Amino acid sequence: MPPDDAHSRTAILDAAEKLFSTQGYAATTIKQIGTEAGVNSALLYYYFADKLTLYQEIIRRLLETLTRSGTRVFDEAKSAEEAVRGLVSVQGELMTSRPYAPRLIARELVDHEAEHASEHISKLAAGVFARLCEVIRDGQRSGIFRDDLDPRFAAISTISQVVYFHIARPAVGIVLGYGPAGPPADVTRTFNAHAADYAIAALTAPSSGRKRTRKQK
Amino acid sequence: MPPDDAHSRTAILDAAEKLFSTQGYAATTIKQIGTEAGVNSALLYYYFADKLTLYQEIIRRLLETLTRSGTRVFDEAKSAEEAVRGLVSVQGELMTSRPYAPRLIARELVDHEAEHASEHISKLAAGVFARLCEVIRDGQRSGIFRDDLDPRFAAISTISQVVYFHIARPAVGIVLGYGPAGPPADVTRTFNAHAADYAIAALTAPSSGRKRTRKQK
DNA sequence: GTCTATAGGTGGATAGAC
DNA sequence: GTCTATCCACCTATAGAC
Repeated sequence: MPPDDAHSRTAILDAAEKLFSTQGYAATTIKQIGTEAGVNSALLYYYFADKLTLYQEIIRRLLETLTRSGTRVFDEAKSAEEAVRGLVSVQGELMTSRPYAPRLIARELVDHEAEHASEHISKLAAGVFARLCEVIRDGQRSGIFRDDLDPRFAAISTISQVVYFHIARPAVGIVLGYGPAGPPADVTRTFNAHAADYAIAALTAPSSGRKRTRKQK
Repeated sequence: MPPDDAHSRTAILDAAEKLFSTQGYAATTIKQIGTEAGVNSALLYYYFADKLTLYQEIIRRLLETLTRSGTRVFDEAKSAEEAVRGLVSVQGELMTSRPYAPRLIARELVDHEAEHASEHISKLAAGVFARLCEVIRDGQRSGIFRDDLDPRFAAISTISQVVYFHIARPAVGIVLGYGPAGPPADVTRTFNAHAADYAIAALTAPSSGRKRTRKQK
């Protein structure tokens, strides 16, 4: 993949990423992509085998970024709390900086069994997920996290907040009073911070008793 | 809407609900719906004006159920904790009992600006959301809930768990080791219970200090 | 109410000139 | 590398028989 050799190629990729994420795969036409990219739609078939291949290339590109920054957080974190906060924060940054990413991911999550089932997204995400589970388990063993929550479920709950906020962005915008365009950037950032607080509040062991051994299942 | 006058009508509605939620609106064809419903595809145009109208009718039907059971929870709840637990639990039951509902909702959330933007979903959901915010605020005032969380954000975080679990069902299935078909029913039920615990753990005021007045923003 | 047949339109993909 | 022109399959929607 040369840096900028084929300018049209990236133009097509960017245009397609935008259209696929806002309209969905089936609803997006080859001609729309061509127009949005400023090239003839037939050119698409010079760079990509077909519509589906183009789509999968976009998913692949996105996933690489996602997992890279995800694993980095865990490598650098010094404590369980730091890891949890770091992951939530990175999630938030990524969703905010790449506005089309959340929807594309959302569609993949929903569409999994359907046509272009890219198992990659789940498989790779599983890596980050497994590490989050470990971190939570460690926190429970060392006593800083409450141990009456299933670590895997707690991981899902923790991750869900930021992802949901961005997937449901239009709806969230409406319930918060900003309209269907979604909340402004500063509110989004504030929520990202909140999500980390909420997660830590849920995970942290109650400071009173300190001794609870009931383990789920 | 007579009880069971037009048998074919409901057959079409059910078939369409299934197909739209699994494949999406654009990817689903009129002929598929006809076949799935066991009637000729042209019959669809006898009962519904066009494809979009049929789709919107399905959304409407689903939303009615959703908001009805949502508001009932708040009417019956005797305490803040009971209301939060009740809502999470009702969310879970509904998602479990109507297996196609979560995806349909997910698609609507993501698609909002796109073609069939049904503002209904957000508007009606806003009613339930507003009441959840009130409940959390009440809990904060009475001291049983920690008051350093923004009630609106806390409401979003609380709701997000169950919705995300069901939207991302295939991915969740994979990371939990059950494959892309999703986790079995008992695991789903266990998660629903967990989600309530997680939310209460996050919301409940730390039993130690009991006196914190820092308010977000 | 339910079907057959088909009109009318659009979308993905290819051939081939430049 | 990029474009024009076009083929073919398929999809929505309608007309009209039963």
